[in-house]
Amino acid sequence: MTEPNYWLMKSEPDAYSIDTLKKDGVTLWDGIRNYQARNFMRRMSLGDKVFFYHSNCKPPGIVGFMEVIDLNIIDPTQFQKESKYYDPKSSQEEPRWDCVKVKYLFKANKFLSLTELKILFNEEELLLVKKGNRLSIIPIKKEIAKLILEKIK
DNA sequence: GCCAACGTTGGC
DNA sequence: GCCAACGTTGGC
Repeated sequence: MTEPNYWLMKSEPDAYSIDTLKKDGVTLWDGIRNYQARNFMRRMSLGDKVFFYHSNCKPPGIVGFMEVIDLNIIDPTQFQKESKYYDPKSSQEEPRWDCVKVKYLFKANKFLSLTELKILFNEEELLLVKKGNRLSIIPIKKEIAKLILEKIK
């Protein structure tokens, strides 16, 4: 049994929140339309652990913990014309977007705000989580992941 | 391939 | 609402 990798995935709570995931139990992390974020999902392994981050809300921060339970799933929303994630450049023969399935593990006992994350994160992680690009999935170093886990348990 | 214009993310 | 930091698009 190899040690899992750790990731952080952002979602706006209005779109999909930790409480919705808790209710659903599992969910497909679809709708990712950024190549770098998609490529991070392709690097995931079964059993990898993921911090659930609420973005674009007050205050932003880590609200829960999940596990990757399925890999390389074609994102169905790219073919759905009525979906806001519809991609006309994608086809059934050559789909562009895929995703992973995640399972709810637990809701953070203590909310970990972005303000607090700034103390833990290195500059690269901070840049990725904080600002300016469409990157909603980032890798988290093991040592830092363990510190975060201690704080949200 | 360059780059200006435009769109999006997301903290503040 | 503002705006920095990206990513994407399209003319050339």
